[in-house]
Amino acid sequence: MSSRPRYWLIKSEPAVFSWDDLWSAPGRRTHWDGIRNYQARNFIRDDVKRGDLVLFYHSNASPPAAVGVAEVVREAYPDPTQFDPADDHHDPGSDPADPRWLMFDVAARRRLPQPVSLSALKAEPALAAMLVVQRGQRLSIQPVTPAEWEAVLALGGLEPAGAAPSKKRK
DNA sequence: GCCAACGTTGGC
DNA sequence: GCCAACGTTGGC
Repeated sequence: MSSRPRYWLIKSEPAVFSWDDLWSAPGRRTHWDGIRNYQARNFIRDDVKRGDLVLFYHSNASPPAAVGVAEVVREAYPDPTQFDPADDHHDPGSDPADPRWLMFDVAARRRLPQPVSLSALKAEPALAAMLVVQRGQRLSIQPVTPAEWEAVLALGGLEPAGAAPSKKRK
């Protein structure tokens, strides 16, 4: 039993689907589909729950950066692209009666007033163990600890919900 | 564009 | 079950 909400980081290539794309989508909402990695699938299947909060991270970007906060608004359900032969993510080995790949829905909540670049994440001692800063870490959805969550939001200029406003300014 | 790191595939 | 080959990810 773990406390809620949990925190996550999801990666998206802005050339494919950016924070602005999410922000301008109906309901500021999207299906987070196309995941074809078992470890990521298992997180989605077992651990991602409605109300969990998500850092939206731009990978393959200049610079790569955490850019916004989103919320899980629908839990795991089958990703239809696996059954579409015309789709890049088609998986002919997946059984429609027991779909191999899942997706979930997220909705944008807050843009980070200041995007937190990967180099800024790496420069923050409190984030030394954060998965996204580890070399060779390719998981497209990663768990984030509450302490990491607060540190990233602080770097991004957002106060964590419920926290007293900070007076520190630079 | 380069290439290191990683996950998957498939021959054996 | 091993492991080399291959495709992908993603920082730089």
